[in-house]
Amino acid sequence: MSETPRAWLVKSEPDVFSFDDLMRAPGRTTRWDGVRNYQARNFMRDEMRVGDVVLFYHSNASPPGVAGLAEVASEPYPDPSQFDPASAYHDPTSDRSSPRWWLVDVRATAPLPRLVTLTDLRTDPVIAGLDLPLLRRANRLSVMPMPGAAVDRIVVLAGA
DNA sequence: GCCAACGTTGGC
DNA sequence: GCCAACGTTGGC
Repeated sequence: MSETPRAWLVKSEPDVFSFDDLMRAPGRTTRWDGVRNYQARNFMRDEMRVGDVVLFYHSNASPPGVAGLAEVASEPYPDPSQFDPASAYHDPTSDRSSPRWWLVDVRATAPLPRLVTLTDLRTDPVIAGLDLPLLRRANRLSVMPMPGAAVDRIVVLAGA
């Protein structure tokens, strides 16, 4: 049996860090740092592996939606910002010998030909059958799993 | 800017 | 362990 590659969705506010910003980053890669939610951390620390597909979602945007495709570009490792007193993500209670917060690197693969908006997702019959965590009420998770079928469908909806 | 929903904190 | 208060998220 071959292992099905996992797929994920990560959120970013485009005013802070957009998919275009990731495309322009050195190596089109960035540390997905600053995640301070245990469930999101667990996905990164325990389940993400190099090569997993990542959908890059623009939250707090007009309109919100999936802007591009990326991939997991590193194994999980401790988020350095938790130990940096100058960082907004500094966590003085995290122990270096047992770091609390973990992350992976994320590398841009390709922009989608057009943004697949939250409305697109909510109104698509194929997506509707998939019960995406993203579409649940008041969902606030910043890193979440996505079924492969949803990734395929989003690429279709983007007109690729 | 508003506000509902949610996670975290801390007093008890 | 309970739960009220608080801060944050994120769509609108």
